[in-house]
Amino acid sequence: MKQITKYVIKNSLKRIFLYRACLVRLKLMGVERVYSYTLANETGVNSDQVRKDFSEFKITGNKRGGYNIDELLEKMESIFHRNKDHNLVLIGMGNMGQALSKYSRFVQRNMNIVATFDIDPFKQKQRSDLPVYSMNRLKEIIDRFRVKVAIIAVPEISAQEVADELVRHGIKGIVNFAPVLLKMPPDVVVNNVNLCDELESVIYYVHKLMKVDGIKNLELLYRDMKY
Amino acid sequence: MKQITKYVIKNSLKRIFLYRACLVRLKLMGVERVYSYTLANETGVNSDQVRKDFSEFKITGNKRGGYNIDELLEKMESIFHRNKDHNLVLIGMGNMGQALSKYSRFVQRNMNIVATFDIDPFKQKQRSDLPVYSMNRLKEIIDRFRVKVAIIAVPEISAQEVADELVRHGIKGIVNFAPVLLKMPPDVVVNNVNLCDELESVIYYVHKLMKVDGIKNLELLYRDMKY
DNA sequence: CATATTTTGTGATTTGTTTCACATCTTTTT
DNA sequence: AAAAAGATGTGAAACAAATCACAAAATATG
Repeated sequence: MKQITKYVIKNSLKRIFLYRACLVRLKLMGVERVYSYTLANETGVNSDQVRKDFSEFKITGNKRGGYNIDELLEKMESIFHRNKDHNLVLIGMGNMGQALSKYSRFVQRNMNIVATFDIDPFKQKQRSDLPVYSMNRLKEIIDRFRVKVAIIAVPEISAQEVADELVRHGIKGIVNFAPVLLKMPPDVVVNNVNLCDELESVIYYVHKLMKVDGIKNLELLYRDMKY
Repeated sequence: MKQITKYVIKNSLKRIFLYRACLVRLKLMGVERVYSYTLANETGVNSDQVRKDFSEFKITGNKRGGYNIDELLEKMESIFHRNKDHNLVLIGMGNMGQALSKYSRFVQRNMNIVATFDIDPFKQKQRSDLPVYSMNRLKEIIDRFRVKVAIIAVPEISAQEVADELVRHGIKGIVNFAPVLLKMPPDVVVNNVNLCDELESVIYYVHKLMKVDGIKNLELLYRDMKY
């Protein structure tokens, strides 16, 4: 049974990403131990929330002693399964696909695009650090590298078809850059990334901010923006 | 006064984007009138929520008659200021920057990147449909095209510096692809797009789904994912 | 070693969001 | 023209998330 797979990253999870980014930076600066209020200051959330979030993800510290950065980071890595390697496939080698295929941060975070795919044979010949295969080799690669997660960067017209094929071959998670809501079985996770929407929402809030008069309304707006 | 500018798109706003995408599709299919449950089915939210969201954004329909697609779309366009053109600048012509500069959907939605910038003179000479300027022409372009919103696609090391300069020249909204939390004055809107986080969160939920046994836990998980 | 201080972790409270339920208006049917 | 049916719009209720507040633990101090 297929259904619309619209999935939103929980805010608490987003904040965990935030905390981690700060921890990495602090560690580089030589800091060894942090307190909930350290992270609060660095990330703009309040310290109660930091602790509540940690509690949700079963992260504990030392009463009075705060948190040891290394332990925290290790805990977070295990939460996100970063201790393991993750093989990915990328479908669609247009603009966005090519940029993603060269995006070095994925590798730094143990996420490896093992192969890319495109229907256009010309793109398959193009110079690229990664192999560009035609779609008929999809199953072979997914099986060989035990791929569970795919990135879709194809035109919207073919996104659903591609997604269906991926799922048939065992893919369980999709980051979808095509502006379509995919209809998927309920055991497949889909995260839609829509760049236009990201931009438009900024434009929306900028207009709202410019129209605001008086400090009280400004505070209301910040609340609205979940500042 | 600068502060961490961490900003989250409200879920109701995200759903409005969703509704709009559906409406556009339905219109192409020749549909003229929709009901709250039509949109509900198409987007996977429930019909009460559709109506509540519309109410939040002051969108009204006809009792019994549902909503006229053209009117709805027009209303939404005015909410997002799509009736006007929006000039953007893009800073950083690395992988991601180059992909974004060619991203045709921005133009389709009345968002025009009028110029791109990079510190590397080589990239400035590279073949591109858009001019690639060095940073010292930033002010001139921002003024000439009345640019209010910028896209940052520079390495994380220089993101804060670039953002500061943008704000000095009057930029009020930023879509930031660099994995850094920018410290900005409170009247500047920042939307951080972090591709690694998007991928990792999918990996996180995929692992969670695979570990789930029994239908009850599955439902709990869906709730957790705000399915 | 007792007391003071600091910070965590978590129930209790408040605030925000989603769902429910129904009055209201509009159209269709008889 | 009255009754029935269908959809909206919105208070009320239920649920979820964020903040408050404080007991408990760990460390520091005298």
